[in-house]
Amino acid sequence: MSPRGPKTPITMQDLADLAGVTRGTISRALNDSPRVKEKTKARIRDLAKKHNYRVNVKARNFRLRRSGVIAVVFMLNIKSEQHMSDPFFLEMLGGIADCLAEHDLDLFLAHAPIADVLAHQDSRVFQNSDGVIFIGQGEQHSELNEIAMSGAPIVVWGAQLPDQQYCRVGGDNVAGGYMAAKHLLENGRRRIAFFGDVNLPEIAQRFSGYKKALEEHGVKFDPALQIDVPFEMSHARETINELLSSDTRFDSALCSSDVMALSAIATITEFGLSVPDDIAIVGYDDIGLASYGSPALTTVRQNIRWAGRVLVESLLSILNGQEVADTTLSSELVVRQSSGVTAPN
Amino acid sequence: MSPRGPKTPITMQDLADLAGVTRGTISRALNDSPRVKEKTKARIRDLAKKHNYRVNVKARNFRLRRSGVIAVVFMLNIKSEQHMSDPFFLEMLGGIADCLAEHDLDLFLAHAPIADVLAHQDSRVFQNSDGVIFIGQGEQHSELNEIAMSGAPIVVWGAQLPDQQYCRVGGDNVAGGYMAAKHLLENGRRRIAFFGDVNLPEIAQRFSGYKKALEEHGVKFDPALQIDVPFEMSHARETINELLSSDTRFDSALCSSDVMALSAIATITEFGLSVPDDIAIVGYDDIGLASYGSPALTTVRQNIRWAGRVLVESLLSILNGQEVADTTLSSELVVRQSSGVTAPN
DNA sequence: TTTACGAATACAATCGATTGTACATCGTCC
DNA sequence: GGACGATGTACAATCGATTGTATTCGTAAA
Repeated sequence: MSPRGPKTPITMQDLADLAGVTRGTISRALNDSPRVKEKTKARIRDLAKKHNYRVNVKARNFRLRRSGVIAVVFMLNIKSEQHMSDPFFLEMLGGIADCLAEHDLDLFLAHAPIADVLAHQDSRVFQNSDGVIFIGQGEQHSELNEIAMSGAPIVVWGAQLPDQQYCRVGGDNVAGGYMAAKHLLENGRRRIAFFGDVNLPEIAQRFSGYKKALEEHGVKFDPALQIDVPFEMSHARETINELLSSDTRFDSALCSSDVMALSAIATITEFGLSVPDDIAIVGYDDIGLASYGSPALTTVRQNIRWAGRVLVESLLSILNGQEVADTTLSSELVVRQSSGVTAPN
Repeated sequence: MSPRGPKTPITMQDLADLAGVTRGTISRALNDSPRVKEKTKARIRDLAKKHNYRVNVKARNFRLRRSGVIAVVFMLNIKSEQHMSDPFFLEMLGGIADCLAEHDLDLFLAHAPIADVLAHQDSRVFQNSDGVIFIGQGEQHSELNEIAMSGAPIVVWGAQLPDQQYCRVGGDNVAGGYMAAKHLLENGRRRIAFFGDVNLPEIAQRFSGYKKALEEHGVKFDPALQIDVPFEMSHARETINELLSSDTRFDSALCSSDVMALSAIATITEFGLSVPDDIAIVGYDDIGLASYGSPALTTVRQNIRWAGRVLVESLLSILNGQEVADTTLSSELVVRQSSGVTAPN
């Protein structure tokens, strides 16, 4: 009803006319350039506020040849719907989004198939953004190397790999796998399954930590206990069901994510076994559901939100032309009571 | 190593020079204008492909005075971290993102406090986007009305409310609440708690459906059974714990989301009661965890991904200058076996 | 009073595309 | 052979800001 909402927003030229100066001076004043007298600046700022002036972001970005957007690409080897439903993703995204907002940057969520993204670097992902954050390396280590060497500003969440040409941020996967396995071993477990796809670099490192713990405790590793359990819930349940129905016996399992751990608990329970009495489960990530779920989950905590911040800050440094070192964030084991591991029956 | 990655991408003028025509012709040719001869178009297209030309999106958007971005704002009355962790959010976001991608639009995720977003419509959210999708109405119905009347293109996921001036898409909350309550009643439950904040429009409608079912079954509504359980997990558990420790007795509960239902199950189980024997739980939304969790959750399904698509399509129609009607998506009750409601002990 | 100099501002090119209008070319008809 | 439509291109303004360079102004020194 009320005649609010001017359809055509006020432009910098309008403001210049109002102030009796030129666009250039307005621009400098609003950007706090030393070339404009303080008094003039103040006058212009007031006028801008009074007329509710906002710079046209599209015009500015065009002029500055930037987009003000950072793209985030998720790189698991499964379809995008499936990652998206993992709370790990969300928490990481939250950390990234918060940090980007503080720097006045927008977030572009890429949901195209990974292959497409990497195939032509001229895709929307690169065209539309000032930089790209990759979550996970998938099996695309060499492609990421190529992209980085082509000069595109990127950072990658993942494992430290040989010949790595890009800036990486990641958790301490070897230590994580080690801690988790050690915890189970110290509670008397001996047949510890490892649930996860060791073709993924991060998982492979956890796997090596797991084997190291076994070795230290004089437990021989049984290859039958390493199972390529997919991240996605329904597929995970199928795979675990098959395992339960097979000849392979195990008294505990180290899962590659909390969601996988929750699937495992559900599957095992439905199978008629008890968690943790018959089979103890340890997760990875420490997502919110892990602590509030039933039973609460023992898991390896990665500070995911903080990781998101580190990714952003690293990328911004790169955009600033600085050399940026890799970062490895430490992990810790979170032992929760109600799924506390007890000696097997 | 290899000399890949031209630092300065080819511009339309370059292409024009190469083709021996002017920018204008190139532009028209690539946009398939009838004003350019087919043969010329083909030649230009080939040349563009050969030189790997891409239009500069920033320049085009600037010229067309659009951003190519749709903003999504979440509107619950709790801090953003907390919504973000609800899988309901993610699935909706997934649907929206997929649909936007099909229309070659980007997604901007607003995570600023709601009050800020609404207070000055000149915020980033409105400045940077061609349209805004609000998820939930919170208690801001009138603010949303104002925004819509100011001419800003918006769509809102939520309940149908009186005097509504904006385009709305939502589930059938009255029917949802009704179905859920009826299900419990038909399974012999009589003391059915309602967990949710009835100040939120959607919840209020479910609540009215719930009361309608009670009435039809001749069960008197006890106000003590309506509890303002927050959406966020840890707070939900506190609230439910208090209820369990109080004098109020109940044999079942209708929750406002699946996450809340999962919290309830965990809390009740830890309290020493059995779900569903002592207390039956019904959720809302049918998120992925609901079906794969343990125990599987009986819940009211909203087709969230599809809802996301409808929101986007509606917004695009509005941007196209069309009048768009409200949409109410039907809900259905999903009864799952392992939490199947049985007669109380 | 003139000169010189520094501070403050005006001027104008520029970013890369879109699009209305003007011009050129060609075949056709009288 | 010249006028006349069509058709296909070229020309140039435009979107809204940033920024290097030129210009003006005021003031202090000569």
